[in-house]
Amino acid sequence: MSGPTIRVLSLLELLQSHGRLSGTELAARLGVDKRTVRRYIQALEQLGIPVTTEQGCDGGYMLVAGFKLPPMMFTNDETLALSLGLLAAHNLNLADTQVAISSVQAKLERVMPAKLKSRARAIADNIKVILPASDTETSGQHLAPLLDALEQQRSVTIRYASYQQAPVFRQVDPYGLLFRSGRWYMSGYCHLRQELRTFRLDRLQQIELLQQCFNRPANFDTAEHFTSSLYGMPGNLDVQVMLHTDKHTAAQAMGETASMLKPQAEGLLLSTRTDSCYCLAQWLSQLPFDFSIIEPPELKLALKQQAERLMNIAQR
Amino acid sequence: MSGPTIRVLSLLELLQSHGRLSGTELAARLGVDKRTVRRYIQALEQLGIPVTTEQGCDGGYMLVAGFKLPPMMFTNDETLALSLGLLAAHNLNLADTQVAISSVQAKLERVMPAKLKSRARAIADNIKVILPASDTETSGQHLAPLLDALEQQRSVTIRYASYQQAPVFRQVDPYGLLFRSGRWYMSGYCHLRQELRTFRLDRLQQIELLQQCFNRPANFDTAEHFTSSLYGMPGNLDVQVMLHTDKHTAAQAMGETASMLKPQAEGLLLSTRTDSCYCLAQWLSQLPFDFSIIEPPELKLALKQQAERLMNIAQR
DNA sequence: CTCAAATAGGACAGAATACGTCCTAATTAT
DNA sequence: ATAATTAGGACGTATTCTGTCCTATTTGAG
Repeated sequence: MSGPTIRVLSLLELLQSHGRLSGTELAARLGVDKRTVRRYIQALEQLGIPVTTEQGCDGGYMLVAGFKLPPMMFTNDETLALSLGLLAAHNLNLADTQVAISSVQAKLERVMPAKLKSRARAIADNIKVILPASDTETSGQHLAPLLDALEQQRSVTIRYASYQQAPVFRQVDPYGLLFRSGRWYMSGYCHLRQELRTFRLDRLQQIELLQQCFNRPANFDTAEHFTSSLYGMPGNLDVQVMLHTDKHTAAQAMGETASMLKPQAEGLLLSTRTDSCYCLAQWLSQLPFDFSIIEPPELKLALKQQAERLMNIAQR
Repeated sequence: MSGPTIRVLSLLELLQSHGRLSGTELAARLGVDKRTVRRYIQALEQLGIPVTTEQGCDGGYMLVAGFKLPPMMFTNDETLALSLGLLAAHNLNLADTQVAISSVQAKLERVMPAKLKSRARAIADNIKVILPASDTETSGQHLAPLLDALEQQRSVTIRYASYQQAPVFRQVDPYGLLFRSGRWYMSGYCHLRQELRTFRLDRLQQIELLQQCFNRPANFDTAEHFTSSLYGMPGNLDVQVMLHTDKHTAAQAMGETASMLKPQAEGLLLSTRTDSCYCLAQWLSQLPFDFSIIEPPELKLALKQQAERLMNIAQR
């Protein structure tokens, strides 16, 4: 037994590895007649692995999606990439996926050839991916409805508690999810506030998928919105600070905040709002380049106070 | 055709999903006689998928590692976890694995059932994993020898350029790799300096695997060493700063750096070394709590200069 | 339009395979 | 010792597999 079984699986592997192959090529590789290749194609279909074909010149066979994922054949390099990916995914700390991750790891661990396992073991034991630690695991019951909502572009009702505020029900059109600095966030259109908002998933106390659909804006960029909503958050005072440096230096000192700087003749303009000039002054004082405060005067005062504080410390 | 093929693949799937199953159980699930199950076990062996068995009471069959990875059957949940993992791995920006990641993604994309693909598409399109951006891709030619060295505990010779210094050859026993804040690092024992050191992979200009072996210290923790080596790095000057705050507040302002603070009667002692009082003064000036500089006097001067700089800006 | 190169699938004969049954043998744990 | 498991050869019967042969259809290039 097993001659045909081996050859059918070999066919599957060939088609997985190549976008498309001709019947002649497949017959040569499998050591059978083209008529048999056609039978094997039928066999794959019977296995629930549909194959699409093109007739005529440059015709050939290609795998297409079926109702079920077929057996997957991975090369060693691909398997190691998967190992690394699972290692990284584990750090994302999503409750839903941790079980699945362990399951995949167990499956792979069980059957890996010794050499590959040794390498994968070296990856798992000796490579660490440090992501900012998440205090709390992002609760598993939120992700599935969120993914549904994202996929189907349907609104959700959430019970959400902003920082130091009582929980409020809101209707939101979720546009995207984001993992950043150890936390998961959802960006979307908030019907309560009538504008784009970003929500921390660990503050989500309840979520319910609605029937109502929405249209996500074309080319909505979750990370971009997140950055601007975080640093463009409403505050009492408009702030304008001119940084006398170049974009590269700014990025090194400020990380992603630099993405919101606007190039001007005199340098890079930081335009934002703040509730606390004191906090902003502190943040500004660590910048390793010159800057000028354009607005507001309160910020100049705060920076002066900061300078005085530091002077006192230096003279102790 | 395909009856046996289907059943052999079903057997493989069953064994992948369960640690072990008896022949009786397998026969029932496959709808065949136990004698046939034994033939299918042989078929798997002929496919290069070895199976180990236990005779006697509670006997059964188990998959073991062969010379080649067998066809893998993943559930939908597992596939989505893999998708998320690949998304995260992509952000790690290792040149070697990017090709393999794309390859795996293409393979999965090609055959995923529509529902699963839609969900995976939603993940890829709407979930962003923001890791600190890496300026430069970590060069591909370093990883393979490094993984070899880690796996086989063999020394390497590296040509390495510390910050603003000429490249130097060093012999290193690599203990681990670390991805943190957008960069890849290697921790290991440096024979040139006769102590543990941490190296940035993007500053690695050359690497060569040696025949010489080493013994990695038991329970070596890459991340732990990294943290202490980064903040305990040798410098010209001993630094002691007393922070007049509590541990929790310190952690909020300083992140992981807080782990190296020592509690004292007057507050928390930061004890480190630095080459640049100017940089440290800048860093200190953002702290939102009071502190006192104990050592060195140069740091007090630097802080004074920082205060003067800020005062100038505030008075413009 | 013709031709070449591809896919498609039915039919046939002969070879090969698959299966359950029956049997003997060996290994474990109770 | 017994029960419950794995092991594998042999047999007869039914089924499957294969290459060959053939006709049919689809593409792209000249």
